[in-house]
Formats: sequence, structure tokens, C-alpha cells
Amino acid sequence: MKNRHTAGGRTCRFKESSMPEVRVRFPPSPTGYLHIGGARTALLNWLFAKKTGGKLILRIEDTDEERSTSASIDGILDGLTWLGLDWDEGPYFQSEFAADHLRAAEQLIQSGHAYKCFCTKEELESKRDAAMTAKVDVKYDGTCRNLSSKEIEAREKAGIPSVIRFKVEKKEGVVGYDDKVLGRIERRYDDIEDFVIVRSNSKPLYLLCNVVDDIRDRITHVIRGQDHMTNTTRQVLLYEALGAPVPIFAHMPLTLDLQKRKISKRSHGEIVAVQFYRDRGFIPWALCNFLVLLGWNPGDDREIFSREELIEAFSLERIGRTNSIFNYRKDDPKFFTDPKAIAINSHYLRTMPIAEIGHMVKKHFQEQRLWHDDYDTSRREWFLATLELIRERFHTINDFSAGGRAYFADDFAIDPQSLAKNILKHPELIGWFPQLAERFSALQVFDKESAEAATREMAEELGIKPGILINGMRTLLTGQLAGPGMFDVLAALGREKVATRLKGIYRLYK
RNA sequence: GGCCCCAUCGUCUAGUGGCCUAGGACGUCGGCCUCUCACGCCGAUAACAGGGGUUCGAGUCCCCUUGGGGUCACCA
Repeated sequence: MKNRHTAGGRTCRFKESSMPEVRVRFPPSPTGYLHIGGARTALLNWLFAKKTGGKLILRIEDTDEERSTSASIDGILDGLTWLGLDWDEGPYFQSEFAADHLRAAEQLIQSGHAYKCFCTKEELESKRDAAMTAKVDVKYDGTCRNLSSKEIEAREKAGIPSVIRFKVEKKEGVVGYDDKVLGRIERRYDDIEDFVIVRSNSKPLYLLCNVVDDIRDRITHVIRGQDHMTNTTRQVLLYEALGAPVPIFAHMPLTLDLQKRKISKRSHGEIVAVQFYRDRGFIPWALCNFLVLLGWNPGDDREIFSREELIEAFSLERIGRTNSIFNYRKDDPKFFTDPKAIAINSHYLRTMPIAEIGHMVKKHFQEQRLWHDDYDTSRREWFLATLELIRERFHTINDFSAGGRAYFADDFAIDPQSLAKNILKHPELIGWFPQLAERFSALQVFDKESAEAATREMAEELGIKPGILINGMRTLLTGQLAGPGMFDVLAALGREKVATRLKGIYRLYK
């Protein structure tokens, strides 16, 4: 670990005490959905803002018009909102500040930090291809770097289009910055080519826009992925040429797939979109909790954090340096996403206050047309008690309408394995269950204890193991092979429903 | 190929020279519990990429090799 904790260097020009308010930003480009990598970036920025009492600015980098539709912007906003990551300013739209970007480019030309370049795209591409195949460094050769004003004028008169390039000083030495997670990062001036900052159609490029916007938004800390590292050295040059203070950078490690490829919707599908997790019944905070653990840890053994705990524990210095792997196997029959993500979600599912679970289930049930308004009023107690009863073996909110369907509706499916094992193997049940229903009906009160007593009594009279009756009921009444203690289930279902279903046993043999 | 970054169990990770015969979590496999399954609890499995240094002592510092990743656009 080198220089990791050194505060020196040009990136730190403020004393702690006079440190201005922390301002961080999340600048997604509109892609129609929030990528989990983006969500993780947003989360760390959000945490840092909360931790320091600073501000999080949301800025949509929409300078690529093609993909900047309002729907694709909403996709990003929806994802952030669902995760509970709120922002203090914005969303700002980069496209609205084109004048700022161009003014900055003009300023750079005036100050001799940039120049017009008339090389054509085709020329450059062929040079680049040649360099690539020759396996030598691919850099702009500086053809237009020292054009005289006369030469420039002549070309402009001739109508030759030009781009604006940043003029990297030809000198020995390095540009560098002190990265909060990586330590001192340096790159030789000589290794940096004169990069384009404005296109020939006068549209400014990301490298410039990003810096100009960050200066205007008074961003103090840039927390982003390591894939931006080569941008950073060039951007430091831009800050300096523009006479602006350089923010503090923190480059977080990337998240890759099992083959160590970048995860993308193109190659991995919906699994990379935050929306997928919402649709699959994830608890928003559980996803955040999982995501933050990819490349960060508190330094002790804790892994589950409330919001407040995470904010308290968070620090840039504890962000790791190694890329992590999103442990997901396509078509895994057991885990539809990273097993740890599911484990964390399950943990929240069984430990959160039941009323909060109830709230999420309500939303889900409304979508599934399983909701009844009296679950909020007269049957609220029953509703929550039932959720409490069944949540322990569930992994997502969606499980309440799938495996838990029998508690809330009659159109539940019977698990074939369960059917074979607990029902078809014991054809006598076709006679026994209606009889058991009668016994239940005759009970003074129908509750866990009385139902158990009646069941065991009958089993004893028949000379069979109680399990035959119990497991048969589990299949018939819940459709499941496994579940909560059966007498709790009976109580939750209620006498009528139990009796009706027991009498309908014959249907399973057809 | 140039430049930059990285390297501990299958996965997420702890580890800042002696507390490491390397800890935790997820997963996996056993066991207890039990009407089933789960939870819970108990136990097991499994890692310092390789080679040189430095040091009394190295997972921890240095160098090399290997491996992986990022990036090299008039995308963001």
C-alpha cells in the first residue's frame, strides 16, 4: 500500500478545518435502466455525502442525444428512487450547459492550452490502425500542433472542418494525483496524447464537459470506477489549464462476472439492472447492503447494516483495490443471482419489522391482484401474523404470492413432488380427510392446540403415524412440500378453509 | 502492443512485520432440533499465484516473473 494515507499533493489544498462543504456527484448517462455498477457508484457517493454532511448532485450526462430520451432518463431516476438513494441537487442536464463547455474550450485556445486540428477522422484512423498492427503506441502525432495563425486561417477559409485538441505540455515529468483508495497515481506527460475536447461539429466531448460541470458544480470529491483512471490524469491537466482546484479522486474497483468480464446488459441481460431486483421482490436496502460489500468493508466482521450504521461506518479509505466478482451463474436452478445477495435479502426478509414487510407485500399483492382491503383494517392482525408465520423460509417478497399463495387465495399450485410423496402414496386419505374435516367442525374452538389434538387422536385411532395426516394436509392445504408447523398453518388458514380443502381431497386423485 | 491498476478459501473479504498452526460471511457437506422444510445452534471443507531479496522474523516491505483487469474514439 503506497501513499494511501498521505494527504499531501496538489489535490489537497484545504486544511481540514477550512474544508468547504463536501459536494459529490453521480453523473449517469441515460441508458433506460440503472446498472448495478452504477447503483454501486451512486451508493458510495450517497454514503460519502451523508457521512460528511455534504451534498450529492445528480447530473445526467445526456450529450449523446441518441440515447437521451425521457424514458431512458426515467429509468435511471426510478432505479435510484427505488433504492432510496436521494440527491440534494439536480437532476441537472449536461446538454443545458453546452455554452459553458464551449467557452472553456475557447479559453483554453486563448491561453495556449488547446489548438485547432484539421486532420480528418479517416487519416487518423488509418494512422491508428497502422500503429495498432505494428504494435506500437497509438498516439496523435501532433500534425496540427504548431500550425501558424496563417495556416489555420487558410484552412478555415478553405472550409476544412476542425476539432479542438488539448495541448499536452512537452516536458519531462509526470502528472499525478493522490487517489483516496489507490494512493499516488502518476503518468508521464509524454504518455498522454493531445486529446480532442471539441468535435468538428462544435459539440464538446465528455472529458471537457465533465470537468467544466464539476468545476461549476463545485465538486470536491470524484468517486467513480477504476475504468475512469486514464481519464483522470487528462482531466487533472484540464483543471490546471482552466485554473481550477483539482478535486479529490477516489477510484473504486470494478465488478466483473465469473469470467472476469465487465458485466453488461448486452451480455448478461436483465440481471445487471436494478429494476430486475425490484421485479424479483428484492428489498431495496438489502440490495444496497449487498452492493456496498462489493469492494468495501467496515474493518470488522459486520455485514448487515442499517442505513444509519452504514453511514456511520463508511469511509473512502476502506474501499478495496481489487475488482470483485459478481457471483452469478446463468441458469442456476437454485440461485437466480449472487447467492450472497439472496442471503442478505433473506436476512432482511425475516428480521425486518413485520409491518414493513407487510407494506412491501401489500404493494406486491396489489400488482398480483391478491390484495384485499381488509388486510389493512379488520384482518390486519391476521395478515401480519400470517406473514410472520411464513416469512422465515422465503427469500424474496415475491415468494409470498408464489410459495405463500395458499394462505391468500385458492388458486394455488400443488407441488408435484409433494403430491406424489404425501398424497398419492396414501390413497386412504381420500376417506380420512373428509372425516378429519368433520372432527374439526365439531371442535368447540378451532386453534392450534385443538386441531393438533384432533389430528393426533384420529391418527391414533387409525393406527397410523400422525405424519401421514400432517404431511398430507401440508400438501393439500398449502401445495408445498415444506412449510411452517402444520398446526400453525391450520390456525392461520381458519377452520372453514381447512374443512373445504380437506373435503376436496378427491380432486387430487383425478 | 503502450500506459495505468490489481493479486488471501469457489465467491465477498479481514489482515498496515511477530497476536496467522491465516479470521469472518455466503456457498457446499455433515450433525442437533422436528410433523416437513426453514430458522437457529454445533462441526467440517477450502486460500496467502511463482521466484528472488530485505529482516532475528514476511500474507504483510522491495524486485522480477506469471496472471487478471482497465484504457488507448470527433461514446459517456
